[in-house]
Amino acid sequence: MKKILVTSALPYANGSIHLGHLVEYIQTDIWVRAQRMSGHQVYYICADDTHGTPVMLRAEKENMSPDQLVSKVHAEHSADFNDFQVKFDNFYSTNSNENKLLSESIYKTLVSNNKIEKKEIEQFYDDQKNMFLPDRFIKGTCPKCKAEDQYGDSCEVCGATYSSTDLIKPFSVISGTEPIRKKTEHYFFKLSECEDFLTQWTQSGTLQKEAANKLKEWFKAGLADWDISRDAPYFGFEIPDAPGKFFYVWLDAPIGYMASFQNFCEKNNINFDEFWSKDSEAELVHFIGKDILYFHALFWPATLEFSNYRLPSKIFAHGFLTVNGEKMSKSRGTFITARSYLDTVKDPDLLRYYFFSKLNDSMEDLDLNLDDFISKINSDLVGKFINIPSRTSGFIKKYFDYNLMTKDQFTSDETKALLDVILSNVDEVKKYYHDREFSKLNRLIMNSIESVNEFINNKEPWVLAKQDNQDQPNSDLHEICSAALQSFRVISLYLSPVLPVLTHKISAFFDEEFTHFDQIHISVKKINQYEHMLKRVEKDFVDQMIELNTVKD
RNA sequence: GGUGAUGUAGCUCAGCUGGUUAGAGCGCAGGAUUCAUAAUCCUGAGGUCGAGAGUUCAAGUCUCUCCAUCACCA
Repeated sequence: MKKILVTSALPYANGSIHLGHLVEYIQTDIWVRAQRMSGHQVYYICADDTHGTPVMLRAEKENMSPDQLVSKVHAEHSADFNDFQVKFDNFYSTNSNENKLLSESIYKTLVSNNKIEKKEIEQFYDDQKNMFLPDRFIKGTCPKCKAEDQYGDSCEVCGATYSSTDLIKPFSVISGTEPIRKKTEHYFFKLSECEDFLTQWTQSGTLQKEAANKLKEWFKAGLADWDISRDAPYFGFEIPDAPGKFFYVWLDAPIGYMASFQNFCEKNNINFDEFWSKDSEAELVHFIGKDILYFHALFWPATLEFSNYRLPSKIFAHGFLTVNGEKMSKSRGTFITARSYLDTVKDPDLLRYYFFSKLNDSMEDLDLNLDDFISKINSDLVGKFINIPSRTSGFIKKYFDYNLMTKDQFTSDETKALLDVILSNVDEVKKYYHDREFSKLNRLIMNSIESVNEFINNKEPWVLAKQDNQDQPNSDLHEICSAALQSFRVISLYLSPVLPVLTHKISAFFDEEFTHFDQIHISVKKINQYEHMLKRVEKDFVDQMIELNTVKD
């Protein structure tokens, strides 16, 4: 039994959860459930990422304090995750006392290890608002193509990148006034000194190959020191012994993983150090989007290494979600919020299954094709999978009073073979789950499902039912329908990490609970009355969902 | 602009270190069947593997050029 601490990236407390976020949470949740079903002890930890300028300004705009905004968003996020069956052991906040103390203590250790230095830099400053401006809060005319209203770091029209100081006619997004240049003292993490350590660590197998390659580019360019401070006003933690200076949000965000876990440990009497001390034997696994690879594969391990904590065991980066082959877009209605899906399509298992059927261990983007979604669900889950009990349980009820034959009672070689093949897949199933090769696993499982339907077609139980003596226990009819249902049960166990809602109903149909893959080795003796467990997806619901998300320009 | 990826049937995707007539699911056409939520099963049509050149006895699989799409640039 392994001990594993798993995290998903912290959602920013500035907006709603959308389907792009859910690719990650669903992938992680499936992985966590599968590891538990394989017998490992797993803690799944997350938190809202609360600090930074965007949250501060958004709160101001909504006439509330940052704390109020943060708790409002936290409630929304919690409900979204819960309704998608993403079950964290702890969903906390980076704006917590635990996080403050940990951030301060890590910072102090970095200082004592001589990894922090002060430098004076020059930044844009909004004179009216009395604050320094991050790049994305400065707009102006592109120095290259002269397109107006472009951000301070790159031009969306011609694609040029430049420094905000190159902008023609720069203005502050907040006040609209022209920013002035002002000197300020900032704190830097000396990342350039960590190059040897990081070069080695990033090529050590913790990362996917593609991710490691991607990082080589950055090493080639040379690592620059990392600015970890921001000037007041800033929503965040004040740096010890540095009045008016705050930790940059990306310093305390990953520490939020630790803080959330610490909070969980205190509530549940778990040993925090067993998971975070330098000599920890537990695994630490981070699921992230490829956009934040830089932070998790460079800053974060460097921070941990030089503040005397353990390092991540694995970092799993995934790609982005596209919808109908294109980037998600508010005007096309494909910036789909989690809530709008729950309000229209409703069943979380369907999206979970769709993502499952397409996910793998690469950083490639994943496309949600809505027509494909509808046909995949209706064909795979309704037409083939749930059709198995639907087409066989009637015979068991009518002729055998809900009693099933168990595996050791089967007499036909064909019947035994049907179930044996499916049972023999268990190691492959576990391996595919572990390796995050979900689409390959999906194909394996669908093959099993098709083999059961094929078996039923060939055996024609509806023909047998009209013959004499087939209503006797252990008849061919009894054996065929029992084999189909025993097979269905095993397949359901395999799918239970993906389809928690549906397989919960299925386990109740068999009068049990699915908690461990080892349960495949027993046969059940009875079923309950079969009721429809899954509805087809109607295109209307998907259309409504798009309508809900369509923002008119 | 720099760097990295991707481009395989109408759609979504498999194709490991190069090796027999390029695969799956959906969709489509035809057939079988009626137990089942118009579900299931069988058969079939559909691809000069982005374009061009090269290496090789042999390339979707290696090399180069070009085109298109996407991401990242702290």
